[in-house]
Amino acid sequence: MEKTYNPEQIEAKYRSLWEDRNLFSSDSNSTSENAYSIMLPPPNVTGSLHMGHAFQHTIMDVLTRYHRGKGDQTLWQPGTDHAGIATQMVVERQLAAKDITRHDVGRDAFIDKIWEWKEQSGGTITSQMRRLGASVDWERERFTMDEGLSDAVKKVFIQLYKEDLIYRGKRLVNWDPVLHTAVSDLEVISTEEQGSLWHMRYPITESNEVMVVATTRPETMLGDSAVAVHPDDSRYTHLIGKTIDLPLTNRQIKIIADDYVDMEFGTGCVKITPAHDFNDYEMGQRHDLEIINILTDDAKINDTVKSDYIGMDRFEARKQIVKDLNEKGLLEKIEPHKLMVPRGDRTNAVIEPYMTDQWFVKIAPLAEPAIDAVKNGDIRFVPENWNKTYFNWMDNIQDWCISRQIWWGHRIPAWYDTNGNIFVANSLEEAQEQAGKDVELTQDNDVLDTWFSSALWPFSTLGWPEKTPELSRFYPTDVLVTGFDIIFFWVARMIMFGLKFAGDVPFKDIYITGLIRDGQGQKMSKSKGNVLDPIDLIDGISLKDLLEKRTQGMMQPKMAAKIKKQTQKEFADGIPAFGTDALRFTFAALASFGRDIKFDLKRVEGYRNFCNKLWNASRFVLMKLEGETIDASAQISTSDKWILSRLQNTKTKVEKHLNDYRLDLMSQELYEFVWHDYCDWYLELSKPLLQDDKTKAGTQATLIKVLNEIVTLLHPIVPFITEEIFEQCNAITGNENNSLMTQAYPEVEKDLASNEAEKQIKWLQTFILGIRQIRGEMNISPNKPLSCFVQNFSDTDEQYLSNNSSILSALAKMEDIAKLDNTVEAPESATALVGDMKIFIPLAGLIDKDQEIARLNKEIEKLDKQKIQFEGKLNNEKFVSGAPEKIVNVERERLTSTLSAITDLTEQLEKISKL
RNA sequence: GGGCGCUUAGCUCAGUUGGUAGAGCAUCGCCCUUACAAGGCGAGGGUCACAAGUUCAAGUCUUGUAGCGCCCA
Repeated sequence: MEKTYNPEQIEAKYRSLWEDRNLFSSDSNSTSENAYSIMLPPPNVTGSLHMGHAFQHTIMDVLTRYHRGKGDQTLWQPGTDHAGIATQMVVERQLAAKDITRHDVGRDAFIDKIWEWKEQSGGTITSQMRRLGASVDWERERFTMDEGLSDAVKKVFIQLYKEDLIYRGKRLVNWDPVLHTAVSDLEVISTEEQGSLWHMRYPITESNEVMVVATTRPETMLGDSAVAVHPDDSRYTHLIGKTIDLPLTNRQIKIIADDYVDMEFGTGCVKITPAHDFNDYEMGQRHDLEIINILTDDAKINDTVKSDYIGMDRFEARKQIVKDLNEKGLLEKIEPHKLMVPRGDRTNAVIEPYMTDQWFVKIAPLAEPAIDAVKNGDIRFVPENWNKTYFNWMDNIQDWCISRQIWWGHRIPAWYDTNGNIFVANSLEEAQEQAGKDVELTQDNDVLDTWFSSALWPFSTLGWPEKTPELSRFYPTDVLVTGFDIIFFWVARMIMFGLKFAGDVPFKDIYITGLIRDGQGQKMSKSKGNVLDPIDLIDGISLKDLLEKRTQGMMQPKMAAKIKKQTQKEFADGIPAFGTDALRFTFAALASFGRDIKFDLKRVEGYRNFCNKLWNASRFVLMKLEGETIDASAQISTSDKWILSRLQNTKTKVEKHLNDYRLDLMSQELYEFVWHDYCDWYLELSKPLLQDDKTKAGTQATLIKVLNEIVTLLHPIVPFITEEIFEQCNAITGNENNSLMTQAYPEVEKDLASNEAEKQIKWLQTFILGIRQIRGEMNISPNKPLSCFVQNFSDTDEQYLSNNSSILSALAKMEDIAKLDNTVEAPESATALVGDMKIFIPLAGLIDKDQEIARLNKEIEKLDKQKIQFEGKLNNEKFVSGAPEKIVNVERERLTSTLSAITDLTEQLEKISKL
């Protein structure tokens, strides 16, 4: 074995080997009784994996590899989605660099260009996934625009349309004026921004009175249909029913009363613009107000209303309107005002509520069974409290606008004749049949929201609507691993469509992971320049390259400077190469519930060290076994029994934690076992045992057995290093199995649990720790051999002493252990206790008397504190009578042993002090 | 305004039917002992945000308060 752990080399080797041997295939274990499947939430095909992906992929891979090891037929379904808007934007930007638009190119040619781009960039994600060791079934990789998946989309659309669950209508939608498309509520991010509240004077018709109306968007006044006040607002009661001469237009609008109006806000008068505000739209419906659209697709003022502002951009018009009002004396005041501004999550453009023809899914009938599925436990959120978020949204769910005015995506399978009649069909031919031979048809220009196809992912990837064997074998899937941010976007919609079309829930568990944040707890984002590329943690990156990566393509130079400074501070020396396994272990270790994760490089470093530890422990084992024949049936020592017993305990816990999705506890359990039980104790114990012919064979067998199980247990988390160690072990053991990936996950062997061995080794550890503590505190070199006396020993103590003399001499560097009769006075010594047995290490020039006094005092003080605690409880009549007897007895035992320790140490203290 | 969550060692976090508060990192000693200095051995460090309640017993359950965060309106 190589002297140092070199992740780069190992990873490269197995990445190709696993795939060459087709070990990720969902065909393996096909005769198994159980199937296990996970759908990868398809990432954006032209994107790249961020830390959140890497985190979730690690979790899914651990689950997948574990179930594969358990013998289940296991499918982890990979693929990507076409990310309509995002992808189209990328290609449009490429065109823009050449000063052309998609309209110059034309629809078909433009789509060809996107496919080209997809082919070129789509490999990023898959290669990143390979670097991470994701054991997805690559042969089954799917893309939402694949033929089969597109057919599924059409079929679903047509059926929903036939059932009146899809309709087309003119509605107010969120309009992105840069993209010229509707976007869903979820694609609009509202954040608080500093704006103004303009107070405008609206003159009452044929009166000297004015109403002062406050607004954050004065330009929308051109489309006002009314002014509303609260019916109980005595200031305005007399005006209700009168009209206003709407300034800058030649229109008169009504003054109406509606209790939606907040009397406290602004002046208590609200201008109502039904075509440009969702609340106003509602009110418009209630009061039958005119809907006046004043904007064009790119948010310029249109010519519906005769004004001087036609053709102006909305914000330019705003300025001009304010100016003009002011000149007419119609501007009361301008107040600074914080308001929620809706912006498109892709373009960051201010979104306009805008009247357009769109396609909608009538959601209520679909939502109901989806709510029930969670209520009745067919689907379980993990952690459970996310179901509240789910219910909250589902209970208030709105119809889903599924049409997008872009070109990249599934084109809506609807055709129109010249009279506007709609024919929804699988193809033009079918539509033509519906419409009649000679009717001229044109297809709807819009495409479907990407999430429409993503919602079918769990079954469309398995071949639905065909009744494929995969569908019956793997659907419903076992668990969905994803972030809370797409519960609404995607999770809920998959449940609705899964129930409706595949006849069952799409998954049984939904594991909602935390969000990966940066070291300061900030959300990672490109614009903040604090993103980490998982690959950079694997391969390492210099500060220079990291700076370049983080600032490249920045819109604002100011931000770039800030990002530079921050990055230089946080990663002064760049990022060292930690390797995939270390990164994966870190993700697993951080995967606890209900909490976001502040990503700390120090943790990765720690787990890299763990890999190194494992590597070196393996080296030790292999060195000790080289050229030897392993006798698996050799008699084993107490130390062997002990580590095997600990191993069973570990396996039991690992199994439990994994089934609870507690990967953090699982990895912690394994970390502790490997480092502290196996390396710190067992490997050390094995050193003297290997020297002795009586114990050598058993120790060798146990060393390799435990190591083999360790790598198998760890394999789902750290597949590369364990595979390499496994292969090296095979050379020794002659195991024919050539990949750890096909090795069965270790089962608990109950008969290997041994209380007696655990008790004896505990005794041994207490003995050794006592000696080490004295050495440590007295500054006695660990190399210096010591002699000691023992006194007040039991038969068991005697037996343990004789069993373990060679171990004690090796691990505690004890030269001689002499038994001292209770009646004999020990020489002046440092003292340690093993239960009732006393260990004396004669001072004899080695040990400083004052130091030992101080040490004993400290120890006694500690015990005294405990004594007070235990006594307090036991002196409490209510405790003794109220608490279960078992608990009371535990306290009694604790008190007894504490008291006896205090007595022993105090006695020793007095003796030493007298000298 | 409605909902959800968080507050435990200097830092990052565990703490599973309530029963002596834990880990990693950092810190301080001592060790280059042939598996590992990416290491070994030892040590120090916490009125579990605050207050009240339930209980023999509260980090854990209930209520309230404060601070922080997220989601929805």
